[in-house]
Amino acid sequence: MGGALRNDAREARRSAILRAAVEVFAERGYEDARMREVAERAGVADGTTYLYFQGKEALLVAILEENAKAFLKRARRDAGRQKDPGAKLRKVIERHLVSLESDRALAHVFQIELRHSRRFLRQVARGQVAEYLRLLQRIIAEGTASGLFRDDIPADVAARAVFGAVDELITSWVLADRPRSLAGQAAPLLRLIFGGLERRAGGSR
Amino acid sequence: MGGALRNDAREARRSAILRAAVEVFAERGYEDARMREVAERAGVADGTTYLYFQGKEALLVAILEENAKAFLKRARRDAGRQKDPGAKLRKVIERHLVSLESDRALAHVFQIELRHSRRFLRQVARGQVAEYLRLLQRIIAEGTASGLFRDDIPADVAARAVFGAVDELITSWVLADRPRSLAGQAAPLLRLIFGGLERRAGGSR
Amino acid sequence: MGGALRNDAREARRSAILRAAVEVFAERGYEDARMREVAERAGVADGTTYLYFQGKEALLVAILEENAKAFLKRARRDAGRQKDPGAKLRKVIERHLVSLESDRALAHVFQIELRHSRRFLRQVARGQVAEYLRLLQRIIAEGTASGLFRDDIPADVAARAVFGAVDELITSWVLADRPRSLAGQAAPLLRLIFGGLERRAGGSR
Amino acid sequence: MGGALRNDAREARRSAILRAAVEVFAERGYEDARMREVAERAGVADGTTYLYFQGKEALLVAILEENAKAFLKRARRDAGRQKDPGAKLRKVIERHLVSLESDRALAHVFQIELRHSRRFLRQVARGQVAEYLRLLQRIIAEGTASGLFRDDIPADVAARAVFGAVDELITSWVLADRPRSLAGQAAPLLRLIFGGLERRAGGSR
DNA sequence: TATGAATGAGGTTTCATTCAT
DNA sequence: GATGAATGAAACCTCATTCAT
Repeated sequence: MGGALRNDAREARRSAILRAAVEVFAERGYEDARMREVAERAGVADGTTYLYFQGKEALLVAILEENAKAFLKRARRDAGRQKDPGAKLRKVIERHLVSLESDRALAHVFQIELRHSRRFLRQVARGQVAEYLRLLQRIIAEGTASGLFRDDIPADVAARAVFGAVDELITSWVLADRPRSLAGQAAPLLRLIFGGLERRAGGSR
Repeated sequence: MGGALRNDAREARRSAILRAAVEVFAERGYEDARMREVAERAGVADGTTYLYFQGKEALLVAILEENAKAFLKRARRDAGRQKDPGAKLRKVIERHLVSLESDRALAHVFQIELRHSRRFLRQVARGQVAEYLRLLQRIIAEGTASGLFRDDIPADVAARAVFGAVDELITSWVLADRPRSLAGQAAPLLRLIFGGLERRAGGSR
Repeated sequence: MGGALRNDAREARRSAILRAAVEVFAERGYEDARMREVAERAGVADGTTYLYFQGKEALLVAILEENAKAFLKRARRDAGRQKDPGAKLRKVIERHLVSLESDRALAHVFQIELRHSRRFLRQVARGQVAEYLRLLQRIIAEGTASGLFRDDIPADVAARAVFGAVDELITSWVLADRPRSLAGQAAPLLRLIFGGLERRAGGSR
Repeated sequence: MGGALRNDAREARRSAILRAAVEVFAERGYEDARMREVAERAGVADGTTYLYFQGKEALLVAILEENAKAFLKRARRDAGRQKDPGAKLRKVIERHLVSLESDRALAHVFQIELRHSRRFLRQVARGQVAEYLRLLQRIIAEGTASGLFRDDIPADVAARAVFGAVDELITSWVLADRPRSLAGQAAPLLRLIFGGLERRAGGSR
């Protein structure tokens, strides 16, 4: 029947609401965002939002889940296409920077609104971050095992440090009035990270 | 004379309110924190809080300002006592880790509650962070100038990456159910950072 | 011909909705009853309910009207079959008790949900009650005229008192966790009512 | 200190809110009553209501509890002053009628709004009714024991029937456009009730 | 005729802040 | 200066009802 069409329409509407939420959350901040404005911008009635999402916080969760999952998928695929752990790490970090640079409103939400409360951070956001950290950690451990990376830095510490470095660059970019290209900062950032991780040529202290 | 005593009492009361705020913000989160609970815990009436601070957000600002300033002062003094830019950087990072590890409630507030909204982040919190970033950047630039650090990583990028790495370790520690000692993670973190910053012995790309 | 069949189907559907409403109103209470649940339980779509009834309150009205009318019809027929006003009154009261005891969900709705608001009570419910009160009053007046009942109690007061007594027994039964048979309480109730109404053998004060 | 005065002011304000609630509930019905109107009529701000009562339903509970308790107290005292069970019963019923006739808005709330939902009825209202029923039952049992009342009507059935009769007269009065004096209906009602309860002079079935 | 997705009005309650005492 | 009772703005969400298909 018209099921497929209906589903298309349904999916389109869902996307419209989600996109509207990203924009309103980015513009006003989560707390100051009004569900009415999300609905208006999505072109639906107030109540319609609640046919697609449980409530305001569920919108935030959905923004996180769907984008984080898509990112992780792409990052894993990128990494999977490389043999060398170094290349894998490079690709993942570049993907991270590029993904968020391509959608500033979404980056806003990811870097700031998704961290608005401890409860939310612990229950929701960190679940996706943990997943990402595990990916980084696995790649780094692989690099250490292959002799590429030094072995005196535990992979979990390294993974968090790498994530933190990338994350902070993105947050700066999000908060800046006149942001400098993120991709443009990838090269020095990668030099720093790889310099820190790679084994010294002549051996180090 | 009575003025001095009065001032002492006043100062003590102010401190009690501020400390109560740190604890309540850490326990409940900024949004869920109730001014009444802050007042109760400080042992004053609801209205008294407003004789010492403009309002709820002013408490958050005061927590930030006073602790950040004290930290920056100590960090600058620490750095000033060292000649070597490497030693300076090391001291500052260690001070950063130790300062927050010694007060978990305060660390909660610094890592999470102070970032609850874009407006607050831009108007307030980043002011102190910017100051800190400038300190890091100066030390790194000094290291580069002295030939200790490589010159193909702009000091501002390096400073943000270093800050992000440290910051993320602290956030993980704050959010962990069973946190591992922060100080214990300092050594590998410093190896990573210094590895990334220092010029290669034999020279590399 | 097909019309008759169609009408049968239509009538069946109408009944299903009405019955579903009785059950849902009894289980959840009128205010907490959801039209969706009524529709679900009747096996129709949300909107279909509105093809058979004007709305939620119209369902309540229909439950009242149809059952009250059927009850009144039976009560009048019962009474009509008796010559003696005493026997008439007895039959009507027994019919009242038995009718509601045979359908607890309906009794719930009659004793409680139909009285949920003054507006409803005045505009709707009392219309049927008034009818019933008139029947009681007529029988009692007849009893008084025939010398069976005492003449110092106005028939309208007596009718309301009798109705109230029966009504309260039913309400107690509806609200009780472990209700005792209503029919079983008919005998003492009737003794009380007839004792109150009947002329004293030797004349009283 | 000013504690007594403060308490007086507090009590006055509490009463004002409660009285406003009685009136608004009576005029609009519980569901259609707006807390704003209650506050306005009490001459306080919206939020003040919540300093004195937990919420809207708590107002209804308070109206019930306070008035029912006062009534029960008076009814028990009235009964206690009489020796004869018949006189006791008469006093209690008269008190019941008079109490509500003296405050029509309160009677509205008692006869209608307090019965608006099964949940409320079971959890709250019936608690007070049960108490009242027990009082009636005790008096009737006493009358039976003393040989005044017939022994073939269980006291609990009699108590409910009596309550129901009185209750229905009051409800009719509350709903009537041009109500006839309740006190004026007391005499025939009492004749009916006592006729029903009292032992027959010459003995009957 | 039946469907069920969409509509949108509407109100209780919380809590930061004020201010009379 | 300290108190704490009073203030009142403000928004999420539900659900009866509608109407395009």
